[in-house]
Amino acid sequence: MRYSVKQLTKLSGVSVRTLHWYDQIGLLKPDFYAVNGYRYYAEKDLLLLQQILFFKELGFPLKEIQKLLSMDGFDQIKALQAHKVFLGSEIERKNKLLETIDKTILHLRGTEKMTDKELYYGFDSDRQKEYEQYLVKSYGHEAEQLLVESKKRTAKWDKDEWDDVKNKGDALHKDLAVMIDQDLKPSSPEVQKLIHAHYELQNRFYDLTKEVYIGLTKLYAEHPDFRKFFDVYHPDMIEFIGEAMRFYAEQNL
Amino acid sequence: MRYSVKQLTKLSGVSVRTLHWYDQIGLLKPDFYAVNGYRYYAEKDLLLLQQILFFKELGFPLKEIQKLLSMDGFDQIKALQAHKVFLGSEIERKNKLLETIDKTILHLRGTEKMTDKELYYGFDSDRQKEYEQYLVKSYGHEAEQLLVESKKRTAKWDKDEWDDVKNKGDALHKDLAVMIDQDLKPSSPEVQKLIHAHYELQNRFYDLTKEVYIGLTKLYAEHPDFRKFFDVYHPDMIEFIGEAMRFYAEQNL
DNA sequence: GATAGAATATAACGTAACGTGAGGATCAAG
DNA sequence: CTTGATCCTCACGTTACGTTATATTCTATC
Repeated sequence: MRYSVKQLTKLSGVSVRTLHWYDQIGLLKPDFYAVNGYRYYAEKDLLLLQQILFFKELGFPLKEIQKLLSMDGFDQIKALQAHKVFLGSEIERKNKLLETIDKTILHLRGTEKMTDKELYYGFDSDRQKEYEQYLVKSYGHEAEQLLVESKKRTAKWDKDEWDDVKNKGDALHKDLAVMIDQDLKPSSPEVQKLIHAHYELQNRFYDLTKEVYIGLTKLYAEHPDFRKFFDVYHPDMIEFIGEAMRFYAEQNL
Repeated sequence: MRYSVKQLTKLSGVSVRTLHWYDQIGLLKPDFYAVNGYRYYAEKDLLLLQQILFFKELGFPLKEIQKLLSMDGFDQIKALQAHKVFLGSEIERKNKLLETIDKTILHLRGTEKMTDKELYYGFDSDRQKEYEQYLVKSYGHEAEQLLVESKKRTAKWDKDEWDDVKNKGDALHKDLAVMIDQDLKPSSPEVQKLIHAHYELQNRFYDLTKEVYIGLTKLYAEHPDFRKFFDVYHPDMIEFIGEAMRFYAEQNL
């Protein structure tokens, strides 16, 4: 049985150009050339081509494949093991790149909106007063008590303590944003671990009961400034953290 | 402050050719050209170059980088997220290749040595007799009893049962070889799970006590035919399986 | 001011593995 | 004999530069 170029392409899936190329570089010569110049391949050439394609699949360059095909099994094994190391390092490198991208996204989201909109949760006294009014209007007396409690506590804080809360909150929200990008669910253990930290952090402001913690999610959802704040970290952050907090409250409080 | 090409290469680590190239494709034009044609760069160009190099690090082609640099943060984030997906699929693909290589190595080791040296443990009656003589010489009466026991049992076996033992043993040794390549320790749970299967398999030949099982490792180590047999699977197999078996015996028997 | 050495320039080829035509034979079928 | 399929040989385009080759120009030293 002899195969024309076209037939071989159908059997192997490669293009005519590729066969020409392999002929040219001496990787796969046809069985013979007809008088008209046409290339004709034999059965063994088909098998050889499949070998070539296999090594190509594994990422070997054609020159390496040339050598590989003339090696015995022992040396092929050595080459394959070396290639494993190579692939391994590429995987490692790419994983690092993924991390770098995550950080960069956070950085972009952060610097973009944060600096030029200079919005920072809870540390702007004018805004603070707005929230308080909103809270009292919406939740009445209970909310007022929470605020009084919060003020009493934070009044004793120095700059370091404020910074600490701010930094921890910031790191926490950034980590949450990464998890959103990773398609983790609000109820997943990784997220819940962060929400636990969030709960502890918020506890430094008020005494958080289950109801109050769930109430916080409502405040977040209803007041546009909170949406803006959370959008800084991730467009889906506000819904995500709300769900995660409600789940946390139901399970643990 | 203005930088000549050389100065910029020192600051950024790229080659002069690269700067020429970036100039040519319009990715990074110098601040101005002097009358003699020399390129001079400004501070902002250095910063831009660093941006370019950063995206290049992440694996973006230069044309993409051109676009990226003219985008706002929002679109850059989208591009980065798309790139994450891309990197992820590459990682996945390469992991599959690693598996394929493992299988291929086993296949090569198998067909190469196994077929043309036609060595198969326990199924060649001439060799079998050699081992028996060796065992009796080395371990005396106890070994002889084991052999008698083994013969009694296997005498009742039909071809299917022999094939079953052979196939399971073969699969097991191949799996062990993969684990060696993965640098797993003989005492690791994955390996020990396989060794457990090995123990059960050997139990079909003799009643394996702790001492006998450990004794087997000595037989493996001392008789060159066993070394050859195990080498078929992996050059380090004999030491590896020996350690794993001794660990297994100490822990479980 | 001559000269050497460093820095600069442009231009062009090489790289890997083909894709994509251009332009021209050859073959089988109607 | 014409059409359409298949075949051939150039030869350029692709990516991101590395690597000469050849020619200027700047800077320092004698």
